[in-house]
Amino acid sequence: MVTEESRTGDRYHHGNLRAALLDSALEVLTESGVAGFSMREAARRAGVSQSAPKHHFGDTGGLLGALATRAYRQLCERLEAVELSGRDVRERVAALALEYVAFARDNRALFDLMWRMTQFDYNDPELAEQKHRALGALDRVLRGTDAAQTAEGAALVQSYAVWSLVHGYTTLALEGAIDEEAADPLTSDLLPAMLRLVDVHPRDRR
Amino acid sequence: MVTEESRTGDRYHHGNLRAALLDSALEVLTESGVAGFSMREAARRAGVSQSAPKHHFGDTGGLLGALATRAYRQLCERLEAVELSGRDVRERVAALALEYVAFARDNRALFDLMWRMTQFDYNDPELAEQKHRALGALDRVLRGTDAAQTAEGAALVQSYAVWSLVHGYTTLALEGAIDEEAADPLTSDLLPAMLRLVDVHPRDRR
DNA sequence: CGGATGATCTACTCACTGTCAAGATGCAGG
DNA sequence: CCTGCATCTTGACAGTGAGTAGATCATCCG
Repeated sequence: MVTEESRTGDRYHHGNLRAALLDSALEVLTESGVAGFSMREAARRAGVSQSAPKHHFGDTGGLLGALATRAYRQLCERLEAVELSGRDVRERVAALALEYVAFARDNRALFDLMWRMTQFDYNDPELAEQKHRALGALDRVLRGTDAAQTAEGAALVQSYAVWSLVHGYTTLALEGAIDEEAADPLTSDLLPAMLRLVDVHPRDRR
Repeated sequence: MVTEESRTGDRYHHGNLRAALLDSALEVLTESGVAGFSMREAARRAGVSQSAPKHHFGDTGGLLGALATRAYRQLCERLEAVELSGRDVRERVAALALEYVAFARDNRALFDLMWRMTQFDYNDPELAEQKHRALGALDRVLRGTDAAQTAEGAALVQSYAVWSLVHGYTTLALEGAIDEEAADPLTSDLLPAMLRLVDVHPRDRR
């Protein structure tokens, strides 16, 4: 899980503290969740003093913000990787949706954090950019096949609709609000079934 | 905002502490959000010692859980109040959706809390029941007009789809992820437009 | 080569939090 | 009256985020 092991002997200067802190922070976040997160604990696991993170991240919000930004980037990459799978628009949208849910399931605490950054007064322009980028893949898929046939505004509404549905399902499922197959939202056919109800490209309707 | 003013003189026994604590806790939660919530502060505002809440709520999770349960009840009542408005299914669903968003906007911190209770190890059966009840109104509306024509499973999928979409839109909008009319999601036509994309009752399609 | 500068990290402190144990208070029923 | 019990207070402890001052070290410049 650790991207680049710290490999610091016992030198005074860690050398790679920022990356090491991000790793240990992710570990703590995964174990204890957003509510139970502790910056001191993250520092402790990185083998460094309690106030070492300050220089790199400022405060807790800064550390979690950096973590969230990295997570957004990973999510975007995963979405863009499956963007071209499937034969038609519906299959591609479904693939994106399942990848979205899979990411959330594999990184629960991280996914929680990503949509809670306003609580930490952290507004990094890059985080906002990545958040926006997340919609990009979906947007491209929806416009892809029948770009000429779909009006600009309509495509945006479609994107937001699909995103809202998938995001809502994901959060509700992870919270345990949807009892069907709560164990693993991926194996359930619920999400594809819901997506079939959405008019993804009216012009191409069979 | 206070539902039943405490009206305690300076007696040793407050007399109505549970209700007073719920009120002051709601106040603190509204001001500081879930992350910045403090049980001590809530007790302070109720004019009572720091460990007085313990006897009534146990720990912080218990206090927030009681608050969330009350909030779920209020949400359900608001939803059930508009359940019968509108002429057809589409209008009723839209009314429910707007009421859902309105509740979230009017009670931001509370709405945040409602979907974060798993973080506090609080699993009250009544909370789960109210959470389930929230889907009831929507379910009734969807089955209402053409109950005979809609299969059991299909109706459930419709309910979850609408709920997921509305819930997703609400959380995304409150988080600032949807930039359209972010100021007030209610005045935007985005939500109704998205709902129009959902096949709410296929048999009745015009 | 050596000293100075700035980045990085530590040690210490402070106010605050949640939670617990022990005791004070007062209501209600015997 | 007085006794049991729910209620509330006091005091304490460990843990947290955050700030300040100082230690350590790499690097650059003379």
